[in-house]
Amino acid sequence: MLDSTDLQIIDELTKNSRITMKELGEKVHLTGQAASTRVAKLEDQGIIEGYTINVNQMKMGYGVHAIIHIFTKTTNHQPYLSFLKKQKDIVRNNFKVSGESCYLLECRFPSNESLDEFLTNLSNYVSYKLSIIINKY
Amino acid sequence: MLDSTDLQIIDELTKNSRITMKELGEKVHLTGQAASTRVAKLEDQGIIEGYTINVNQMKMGYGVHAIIHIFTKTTNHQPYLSFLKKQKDIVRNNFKVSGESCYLLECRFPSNESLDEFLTNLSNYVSYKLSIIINKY
DNA sequence: TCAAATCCTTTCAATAATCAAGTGAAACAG
DNA sequence: CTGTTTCACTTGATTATTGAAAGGATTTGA
Repeated sequence: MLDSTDLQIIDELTKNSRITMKELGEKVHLTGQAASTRVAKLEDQGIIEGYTINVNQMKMGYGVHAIIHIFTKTTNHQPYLSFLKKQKDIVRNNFKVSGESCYLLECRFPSNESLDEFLTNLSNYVSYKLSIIINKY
Repeated sequence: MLDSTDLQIIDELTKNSRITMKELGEKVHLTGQAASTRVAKLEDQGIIEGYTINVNQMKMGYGVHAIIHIFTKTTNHQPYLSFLKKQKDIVRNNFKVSGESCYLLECRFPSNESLDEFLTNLSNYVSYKLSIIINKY
């Protein structure tokens, strides 16, 4: 299904998705057109889902990064999930997980104050444990 | 520092980073050249860190997604960190966190078998608790 | 052996990016 | 009030890329 050239293409586009097809072709030893058709095929197959940018969240004013372990009190999760929908600027991921907690919630905050405010509201819906991300390795 | 046009540009590039500067300009009511210089400035400022793709990990054969809570037994974390370096295909993020655990390790595996193997090796370095990601909301 | 399919290259017209020059508005000193 | 500087943007010419069409090489199967 995927040969090594496809994997190389995915690798190169992961590093820089704004590369020209001509350059991409040179990197994987194809013409620009051949590279282009391969990329189109990867899109059609749903392997490449989209093109995006990495934004420096610190510089965007979201310096506080937290993972919040969610323990739902009740069997009905809907109030919690509805609450999250209203916090789209803050919520980056909400994973339903097996293990001790019910969800792992990844969030970004401008400050500890806004984190505090969020947690205050959050506690109306669920119990939680907080992990603040200090660094990335 | 950033006006609403810059935010719009970041928003559009987040949705589709391969858009032409001409199209991007149309979306934010600028010429392609003006959009292009703004994007260059955002890159220089380090706000746009890079251009990348979203890859369907399921289709790439990494269907098992896990968050592993790491509890280091010893004060020297280096053996653990060195171990991770050898597992670049599997490890997606390793966050040093405050809270109960020392690190939150995000990984992708092709199968439960490979997860099992990884955990077996991991237990030589640290204690852990496993959360398997079931879904994303 | 032939036909179809796949994957690639070449060529060329259409389109986009880039560079240089120029416009107009705002800020500011004389 | 005037002249100068700066900034962000536009315009126009040049260069580069993209996309479509045609064709070549290789593989597959009847």
